[in-house]
Amino acid sequence: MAKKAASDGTRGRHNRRDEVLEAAIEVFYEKGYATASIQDVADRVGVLKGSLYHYIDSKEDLLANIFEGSDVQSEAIMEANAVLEAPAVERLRAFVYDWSLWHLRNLERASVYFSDWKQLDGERFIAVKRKRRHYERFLVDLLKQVKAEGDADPDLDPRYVCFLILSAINGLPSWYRRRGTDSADHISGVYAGVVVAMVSCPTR
Amino acid sequence: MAKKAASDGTRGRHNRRDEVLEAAIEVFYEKGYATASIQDVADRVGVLKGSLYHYIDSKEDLLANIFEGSDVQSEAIMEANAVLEAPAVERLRAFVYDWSLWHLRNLERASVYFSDWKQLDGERFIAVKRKRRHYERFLVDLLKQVKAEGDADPDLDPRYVCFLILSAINGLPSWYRRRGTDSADHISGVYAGVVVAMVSCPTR
Amino acid sequence: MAKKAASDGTRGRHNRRDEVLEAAIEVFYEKGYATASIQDVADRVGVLKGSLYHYIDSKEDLLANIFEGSDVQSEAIMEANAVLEAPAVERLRAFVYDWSLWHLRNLERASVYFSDWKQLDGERFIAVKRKRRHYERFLVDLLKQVKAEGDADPDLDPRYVCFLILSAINGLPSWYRRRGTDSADHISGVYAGVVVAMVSCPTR
Amino acid sequence: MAKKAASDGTRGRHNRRDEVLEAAIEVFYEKGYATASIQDVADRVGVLKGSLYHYIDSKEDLLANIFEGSDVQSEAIMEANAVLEAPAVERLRAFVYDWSLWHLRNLERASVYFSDWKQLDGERFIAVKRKRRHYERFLVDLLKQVKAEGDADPDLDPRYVCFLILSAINGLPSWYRRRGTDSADHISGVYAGVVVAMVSCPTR
DNA sequence: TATGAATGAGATTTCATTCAT
DNA sequence: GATGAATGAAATCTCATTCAT
Repeated sequence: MAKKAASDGTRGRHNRRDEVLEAAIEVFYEKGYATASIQDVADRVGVLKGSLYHYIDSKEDLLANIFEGSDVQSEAIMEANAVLEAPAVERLRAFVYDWSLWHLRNLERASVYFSDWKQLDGERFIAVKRKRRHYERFLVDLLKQVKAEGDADPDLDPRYVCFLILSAINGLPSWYRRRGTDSADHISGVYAGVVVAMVSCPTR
Repeated sequence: MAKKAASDGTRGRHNRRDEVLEAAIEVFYEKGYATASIQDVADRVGVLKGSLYHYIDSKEDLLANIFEGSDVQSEAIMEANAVLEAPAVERLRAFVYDWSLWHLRNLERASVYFSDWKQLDGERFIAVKRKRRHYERFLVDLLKQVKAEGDADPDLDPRYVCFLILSAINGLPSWYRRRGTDSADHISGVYAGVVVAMVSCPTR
Repeated sequence: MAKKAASDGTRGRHNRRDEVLEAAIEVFYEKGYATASIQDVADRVGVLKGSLYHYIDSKEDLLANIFEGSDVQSEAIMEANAVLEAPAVERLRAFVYDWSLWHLRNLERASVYFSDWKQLDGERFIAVKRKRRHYERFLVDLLKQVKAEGDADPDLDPRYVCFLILSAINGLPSWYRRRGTDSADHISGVYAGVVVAMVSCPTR
Repeated sequence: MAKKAASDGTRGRHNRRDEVLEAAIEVFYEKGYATASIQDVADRVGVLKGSLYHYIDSKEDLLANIFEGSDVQSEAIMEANAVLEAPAVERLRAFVYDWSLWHLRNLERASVYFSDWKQLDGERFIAVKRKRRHYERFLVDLLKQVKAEGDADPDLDPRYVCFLILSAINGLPSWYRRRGTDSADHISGVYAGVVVAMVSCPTR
């Protein structure tokens, strides 16, 4: 009894299952889901590969669990943004900033989220696509509001600009190095500023 | 030896080896390089697995050949841009347009180019990274020229904006559908316009 | 906390070890010994896999224990038959009746006894074959006595008829359904009657 | 070309696929389907286990193929019997003889057919049960005809006697040894004679 | 060129069993 | 007694690659 009493309340203390998920994120980031083996994940955790199956049902289930965690986090970012009381253009800036920051702070997770979703099977594959459309609609709506409030170029195409922004942010993990000179905050700020400039200036 | 002597001379005429490359691009696009099997490629070509090895040396060699083809094409785009006699801002517009158009017209090829480069082995892996830095420098230089010519926000960070632009374009194949309402030309034009607006307006 | 200590002393009351054996019989009946897992048995009992090993030494030991129980019961049937004071033909009838009834009343146990004996290891495998020969000899002797007492066809081949009878009874669990219209007693009576008819009539 | 020309017309010449099936029958007979491994089968054939998958889709597919072969053969026996022009009692004798003989001549195949059908998956599992009911109906009908023609005890229960006969024959492979003193024909004759005696004599 | 059988290495997964708590 | 994490061996299956024909 009192099995996990010791680990509770301990700051940053992971349980084993989370350790497995984190290890998998790293491994999948480095090799790609399809190339990475369960053996690789087990090696990283420091157990035999058979032992992993106490925590996961299958390799794909592992991937799905990672996605679920990412979904929760990204959903939170959108929800926090939605309740902001500010002009749409400032909410857009905040969204780009927060979304960029999440990608930079969760480099590996974000990269997997973006790269390996094709590997999910039918059911979950569709769920991810639905999620993705959800993000798009959120951002398209935001852009429309910016236009409605007169802070954007009237000719702005919200749909294509939405894709441009999301893709630009999705690409962050592909070039950002943690040891670089500028902080994640700084880069997020640059991205947010540039995006706001982009939507507000008339297309030339 | 003299493998393709007979079929040459006809421009645009595919020989079997090109057929294999095209089939591989499609298959890798659909499943990802790691997940796709040589069997899948053979099925698409309509030959037996073993027969593929008359045209390729190995699965990875196949991927490398695809990359080489992509490199030639993208190199050509950069070179064509470099010889343009026009203000930097117009060369930027042209580059974004051409580069976007190539991604849209070569959906599968571009997607593989962007997604599966991690799967190349040491030697070629490094070559791709070098190539990538080459693109970056090209675009960073172009952005600096735009600044120097006074057509860009003086505070513009060429490096981060470069990454933003390249990522946005790399992301095109992930959402573009050939059967959509707008043509590839149109979308490329929107991207080019938006990017020019972005760099020329002061960051707010 | 002394879980079922209080319940002992009540005749027919199962202790935990018997529960495990009964659960195993059911599970092995449903899936076959080789296919069934220790996990399946644990699930049926309602404990965790590891806990089973308080009651058994190994999976095969579990199977062996089941066989031992079956042996005791079948031995008892033969012994009860052997002490009957009656003409051989009536002892034959009684044996077929009792043996059939046991198979019908102990459907799962009998089925396992008949199906999974190949899975026992060397030592016990041999023991089961010895046991089996023991039954055969018992029945062959009985048939010989029936012949000697003039109640069977003089041309009857006791060995082959013995096999026929035993196989027919062994097969009972493969088609009998507890919810059928006729009772186990009735079916046993039919079998006994038919067998007596078979041995007593001249082969045509 | 002429790839299999040499093997055609050669009496008893197996192709590799049949070799695999035969090897599997032996191995499954010896160890049981669930206990036997693909490795065991490959060893018997003399190839690596991976090579087996040129001929089969899966282990279960292998079992299913074996069953299909058995179905074809047993169906043929029933059909041959159905067209006999003879009193029902003689057709019964012939059926028991032929069916017994098949079990004795195809010891391992018949044993697998009888023992491992539970291991088939849903679809095929049901198909086998249907087949089995088909046999039962065939034999029950035959017994009814014998009764109708006055050659059987009027009190005979066709259903239970059918089960008794089928079970007895199914059990043949469990005790018959090829090297025994009596031939398969002889034993089949004994079984046929005994069964005819059984049905024709009044139950005592 | 084309075939397809064969290889051999490696992938995912299962599972009986042990053991510290 | 009970737990459940961990083990380690083995099982099924896949697949890039080779090669004789």
